[in-house]
Amino acid sequence: MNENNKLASSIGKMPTMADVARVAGVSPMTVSRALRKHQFVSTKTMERIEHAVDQLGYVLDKSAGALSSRRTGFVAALVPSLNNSNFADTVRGITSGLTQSGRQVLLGYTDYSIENEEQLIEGMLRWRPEGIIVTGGRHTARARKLLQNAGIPVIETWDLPPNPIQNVVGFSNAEACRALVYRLYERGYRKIAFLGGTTTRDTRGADRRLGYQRAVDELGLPPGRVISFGSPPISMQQGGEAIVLLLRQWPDVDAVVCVSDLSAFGAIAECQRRGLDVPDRIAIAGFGDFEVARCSHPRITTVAVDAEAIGQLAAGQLIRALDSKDLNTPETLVVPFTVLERESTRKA
Amino acid sequence: MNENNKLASSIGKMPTMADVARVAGVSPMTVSRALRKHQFVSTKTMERIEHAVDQLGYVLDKSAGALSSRRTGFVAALVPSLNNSNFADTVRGITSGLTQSGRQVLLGYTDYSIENEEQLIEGMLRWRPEGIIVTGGRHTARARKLLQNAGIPVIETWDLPPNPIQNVVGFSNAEACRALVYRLYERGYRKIAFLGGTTTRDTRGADRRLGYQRAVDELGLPPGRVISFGSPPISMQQGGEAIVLLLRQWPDVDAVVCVSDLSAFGAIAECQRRGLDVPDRIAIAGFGDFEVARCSHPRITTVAVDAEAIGQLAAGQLIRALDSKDLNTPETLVVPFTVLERESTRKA
DNA sequence: CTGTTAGCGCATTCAG
DNA sequence: CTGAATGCGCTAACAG
Repeated sequence: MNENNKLASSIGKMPTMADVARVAGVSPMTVSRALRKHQFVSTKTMERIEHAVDQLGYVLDKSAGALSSRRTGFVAALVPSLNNSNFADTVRGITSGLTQSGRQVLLGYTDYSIENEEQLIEGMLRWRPEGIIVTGGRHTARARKLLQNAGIPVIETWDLPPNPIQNVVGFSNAEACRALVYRLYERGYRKIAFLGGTTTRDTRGADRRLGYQRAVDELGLPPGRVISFGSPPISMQQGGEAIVLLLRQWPDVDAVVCVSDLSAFGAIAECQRRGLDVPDRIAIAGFGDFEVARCSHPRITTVAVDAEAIGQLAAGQLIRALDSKDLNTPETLVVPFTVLERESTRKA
Repeated sequence: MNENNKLASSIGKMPTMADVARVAGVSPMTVSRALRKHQFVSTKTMERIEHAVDQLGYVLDKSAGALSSRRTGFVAALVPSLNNSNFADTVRGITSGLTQSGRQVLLGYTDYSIENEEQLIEGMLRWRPEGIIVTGGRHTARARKLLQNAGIPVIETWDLPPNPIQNVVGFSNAEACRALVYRLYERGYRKIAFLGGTTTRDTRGADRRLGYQRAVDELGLPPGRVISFGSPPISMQQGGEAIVLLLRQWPDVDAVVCVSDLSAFGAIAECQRRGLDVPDRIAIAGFGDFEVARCSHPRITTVAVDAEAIGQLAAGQLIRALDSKDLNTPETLVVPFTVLERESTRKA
């Protein structure tokens, strides 16, 4: 009998809990309990079950368990990209927090498109996640509706949406960038430009530009010095190309705020190639506190946000919402940002 | 009756296919067929079903479908990290190839630990993926066993394992690094050092070191100039710290091969900070063709591998294996690498 | 083109 | 501490 089972499993059909139960001489229910370690099973039967599991090479089928218990253990997480971005850190924060609570993260990246996001949300909802974490506060109308109707905790991150769906873990990109411009102003810079992408696909980038413009207005600085170059998120390479255009258009610029550290780095390297000293000829700042900003020469002035903490906080919020089963008291967590002055804007 | 359903669903229970069927006045099976678009359903009933779906806000439950059809549509993919690494590109290649075929990628990162990998493999197997893509050829004994017994296509990437489990998409990191050292030799460098991490956790890094050592032996160069610094993968920052130790220990070194572009970049920036010209005083090369290597000043000599292509090829291989249901003819795909000489090793 | 029957593999619920 | 009955929501297989 046991022989039969072992044979069957080696032929291609995976063994089931019933197979384990038969080999161990107990009921399937006891196996289920033993494997989940929730309920109590005597040490003796436990051992026999473990032995049977080893013998058969049994692996629990969560998808069946999910159907039965109506708890998939999935959490969906959507980020714009994984490449060279702070979002990879956020994902790490999310997964570390969530896997500890025994949940699986279903990861998707939108490539900075809310249309893609809508598709992904719909696709993930089919797997009945217990919660969903998205990036940003801008979504298609249908995506919003899907999220609202899903009946699960929703967390928007990396932004402070004017109209949150439920929970939020973020900060104001506009405020952060505004603070950076103010700091440059304090250091004596007066002809400050902004370098970013061409569209508002990257809503955080767009918000940063808004913050720049607000600061320039408030401070009475010459406005309109905005270079839009390339489809966001703009790369190091594009940062290098854009700074050339910028200097051609406004040769008197004394400081540039870039939409991210990557474009800032590209801009600095291009300046160095052309013999323009940074920061003596021109100061350049970025955003995000990427590693390259900490290690490059000169080190790059930037705005630091703890991307991993955003993920951890989101995970924590989600777990709490799941435990309390209370979707009625959404909370907004504002994470701090810090302007880090470094060598790339050190006035002589 | 319909009213009842709508009410029930708004109370918290999600509508099921049976609800849709009732509202549309058809059988659940017809709804199932309509929603999958596989089989034929008359335009008329199709419309009624679509209407019912909208009305109820119904979302297909794939986890139930998976159990019934015994096809989850999941593919598991494990990478060492997502942060600042080529693996994010590989993941993009994998997902783009796989989502087109209607499959979901379950992503996991091992943090360069084969023990973590084992845990992740076991965890993912519980979701009954239809295939699994792993990074590298080194696994724990139990992990190997799990993979072999899973009865699904297995693909190892980024390496050429001496003992492949099944399919492989990779290249020889040792050969690639060896080729780089040879190129430096051709350019006249004779005192060539290697800069990498302290352990063999990062097996690809360890292989690169092997390739370096082989080349040095073959060329009769002074051997043993290896700096091991920090737990792999070593960062930009660690690259900067390591180059200081290296120059202290072997001041006559004329070229350094770094285990990755990140550490190479950190090393270069540190040299610049200390007034040591790169490449005139010392040449520095990296590995991986990261964007920073293409944009920095000087641009960094490196070995390029198409990380995204690795992912796409792995996805393609997986889909083919799934379609042919033939796990008996594993294939190894060797992807090319290219040594890219750039400014950081340009001899005066 | 559509419906009926049966069951995927497990966990919940209630009994012992 | 253990077992039996029941059903999660869907789809395969067959029948109309």
